[in-house]
Amino acid sequence: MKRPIPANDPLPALTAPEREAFSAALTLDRQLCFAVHAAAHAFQRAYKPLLERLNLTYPQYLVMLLLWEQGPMGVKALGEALTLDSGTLSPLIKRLEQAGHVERRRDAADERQVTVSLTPSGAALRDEAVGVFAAIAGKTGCSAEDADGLRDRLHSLRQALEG
Amino acid sequence: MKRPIPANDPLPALTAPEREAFSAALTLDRQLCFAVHAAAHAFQRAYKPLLERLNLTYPQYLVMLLLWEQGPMGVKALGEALTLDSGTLSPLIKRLEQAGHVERRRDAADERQVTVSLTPSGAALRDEAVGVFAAIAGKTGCSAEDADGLRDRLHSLRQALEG
DNA sequence: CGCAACTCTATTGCACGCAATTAAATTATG
DNA sequence: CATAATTTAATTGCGTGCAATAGAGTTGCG
Repeated sequence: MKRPIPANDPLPALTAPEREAFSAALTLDRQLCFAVHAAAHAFQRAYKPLLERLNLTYPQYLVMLLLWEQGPMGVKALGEALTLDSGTLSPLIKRLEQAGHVERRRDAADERQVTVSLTPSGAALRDEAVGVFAAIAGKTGCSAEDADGLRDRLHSLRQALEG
Repeated sequence: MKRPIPANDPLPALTAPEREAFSAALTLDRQLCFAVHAAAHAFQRAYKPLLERLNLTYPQYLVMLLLWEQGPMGVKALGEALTLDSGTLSPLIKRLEQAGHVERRRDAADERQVTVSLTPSGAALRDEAVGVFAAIAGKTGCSAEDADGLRDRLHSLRQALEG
């Protein structure tokens, strides 16, 4: 039983007018959650053909972003940064290793931990990734300021949903 | 060969200062794509415990939203609205059918098409979904106006990425 | 009519994403 | 010191998401 709370508490009660308003807004196109969901998938689809040249999937690219920035990291730290657990990361990292992008080694001091580090060819991929990012940034049509503003709003939204 | 274009064209060339700017921004936390990705996952995680009571997963909930709003729909129309193909929808709809939420039947006029329609219990789920949506909307901390503004910006972003 | 091209859904194979469990290593506790 | 509790990764099972393919049905064109 590791799950925080199954949240079986009753939902907040609604007045009749509240219920009416929420009911009217319960449409796919009006849902913020779907707009976020669809935008995330649009990003993934836009990245996919470009990342194929680097022999990376989109989630693998996110892991590489962290490694390019931070250097060698443990699986736990990667999981916290990406909100992913070992059930997702373990096989993903093995594929990155098979592709020759990263290496895994057990920490000598604490053998439970696995440190993931870039191979030279994995580190070299960053130069190509800069071009891929520039291409996507161009496609969004957003100025850097717009993108930063939207990013910060989404960050706040995420914080609120996780709280 | 159904894929539109493998996009093997060369990426746009960058001047040295451009490359410098994009390189500096190539960080997980500064990426708009990751902010969108993380917010989408935060929504899914927030919805999950609430949707469990309705015996729905989040993607199944999106299908139900369409059916509640539009009535019986074909698999193709569902796929276009959600940007999903039959490889995802066919098994998903079968699970909805097994759960007793929907029915599938071949169209009499065109036997290639499958029409998905709500069962009475599936239609009745909408009342509970209103409460779930209200709970999530409360959790976001966004006013309806804020949510609508953010939703529209994300819609534009999606359009740009798909164009 | 007859055959080719097209449409629509289903299936297969692979890569996430996550809950639950397992196994190994480390730390805390008596 | 020995054992229990905790930490960390890996594994298993299920539900997407998508490319590629298959297969049945329909349409177009001579």
